Amino acid sequence: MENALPVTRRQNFPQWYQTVVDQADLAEESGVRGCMVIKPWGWGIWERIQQQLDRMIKETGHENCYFPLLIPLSYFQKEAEHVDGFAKEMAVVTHHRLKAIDGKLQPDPEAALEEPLVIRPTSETIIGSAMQRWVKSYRDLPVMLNQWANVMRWEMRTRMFLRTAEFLWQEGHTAHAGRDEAMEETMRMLEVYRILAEDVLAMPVVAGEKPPHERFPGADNTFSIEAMMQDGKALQAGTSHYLGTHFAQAQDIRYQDENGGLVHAHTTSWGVSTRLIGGVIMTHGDDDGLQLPPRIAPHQVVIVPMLRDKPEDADVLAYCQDLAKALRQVSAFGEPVRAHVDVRKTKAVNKRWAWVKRGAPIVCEIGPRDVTGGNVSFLRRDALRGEKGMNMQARTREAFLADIAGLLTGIQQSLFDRAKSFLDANITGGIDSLDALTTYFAEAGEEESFRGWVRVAWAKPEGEELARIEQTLKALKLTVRNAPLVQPPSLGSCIFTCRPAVEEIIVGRAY
RNA sequence: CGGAGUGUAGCUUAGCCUGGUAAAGCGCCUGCUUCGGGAGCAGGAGAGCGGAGGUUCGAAUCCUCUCACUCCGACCA
Repeated sequence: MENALPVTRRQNFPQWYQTVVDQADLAEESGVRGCMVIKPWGWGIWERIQQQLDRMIKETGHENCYFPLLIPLSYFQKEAEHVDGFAKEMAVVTHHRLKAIDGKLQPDPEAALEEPLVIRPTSETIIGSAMQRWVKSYRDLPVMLNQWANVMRWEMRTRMFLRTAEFLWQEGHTAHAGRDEAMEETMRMLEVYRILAEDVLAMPVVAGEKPPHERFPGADNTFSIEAMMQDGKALQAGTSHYLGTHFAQAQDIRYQDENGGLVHAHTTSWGVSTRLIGGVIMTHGDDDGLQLPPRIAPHQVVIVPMLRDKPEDADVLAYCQDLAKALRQVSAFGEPVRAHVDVRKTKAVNKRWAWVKRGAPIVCEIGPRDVTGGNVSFLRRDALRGEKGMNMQARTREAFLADIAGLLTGIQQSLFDRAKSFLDANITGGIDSLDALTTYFAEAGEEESFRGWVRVAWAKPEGEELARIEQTLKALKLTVRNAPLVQPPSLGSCIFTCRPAVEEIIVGRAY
């Protein structure tokens, strides 16, 4: 049987990705460069992610708040590194009025803003300015904030979900009395992201520290979770930064400690974005479209009634509605099962394929025969095809209701296990020299160049030496992803400098 | 931001070189047949060719400018 998508992953991965976004009804182009319309199905996924992460953020002691979209340009002036990092991609608001001049609507030259406003690329500066006002005493600390917002970075090259000019995210910002406490917070949120990725998105990741040249502008340490896409490239799926006292110094966030001395606070920031959806697509998608882990599927069970313009249609519909209702009484992952009856008046087969492409974990097809027999016929999205065609299963209604929670947790687990084996199988060790590394990646050629990642030991060089290594890697289109938190018990020597290694790092191609 | 390419009905495309007033398949609507796994036949609706300007009696076709998208590169938490 033919695949549901016109392009396979093997044929052309980037095009396959675009097709999934389109065919799964996730999002579409908006006509504004780098900005996308997120359609209800795509938004539903984001809502599920948001909801579960929001709970975790609150459970770790943070409060939600909201800061403005527009930030005075002068705020960026204060932190040099930060400005350098973002200057090239900031959108700037310069006028506050339009005027028709020669019949053409344009910014009114007489309505130029005295100080231009920047559309936030991230909110460290404006939240820092508030912290400066709020933090006076050690008793005011820690400040633990989070906001759900959109941000804008004028990217040169955009890709749906993976790199859009405007994207949605959550950004956490905290201020602490000391380094240890701030670092602890940084690591705590990195772990929250790991759990979100692995348990909720079923997307295995490697958590670790970014090398110096990949740090967030203005950070002392940047940590990331890195996920492996099915083409072997790495996707930075979340970051957590220890900002030291850089921002506190730039913005004068100081407090009086127990001894009456004035000291700078230590700040952190951390975020994940709609990019996660891109990660889910490239982790779980197949040649029949998207596959959603049940925990983020807007509908976990979709019921497709087989309607034929016959009198028994009414019975079929009633049976389906009743099944949906019964499913909602069952709980899976600690919540009611999300069941949906697709009552649209199109042919059942077409509806089925639509839901397969959208990635609904379980699709039931109910016809008159199921109704009379009291049965449920269904497909598991993670095991669509069997020996002979579609792998349609059947259970009695009671058995289906009894099994549904197990089916959903089983699908969630099988998606994770599959992705985890893929990740483990494609991280290569045993590369102990630069030559070996070069050979490994150069051999691959262009098209079928599936190489995944490698783990190599290095001496964590800095400055000039690091820059040279970066260039060497760049020639192979490689980057250092991170130094995993989980390190091997012993290391050989650095493959770049031959000095004794201090840690092992992940190297690979990346999005 | 540099290189290459694309933009014609909801989708995929033909037409463009050699200007003459838009075509096909899929989808959609209607009817009949079919009906448990991407049905068949017949009829029908639907675009003025990304946008703006120009050349011309006449432009989807030629010229200029612009916008968007795709791929590669550069850049990028």
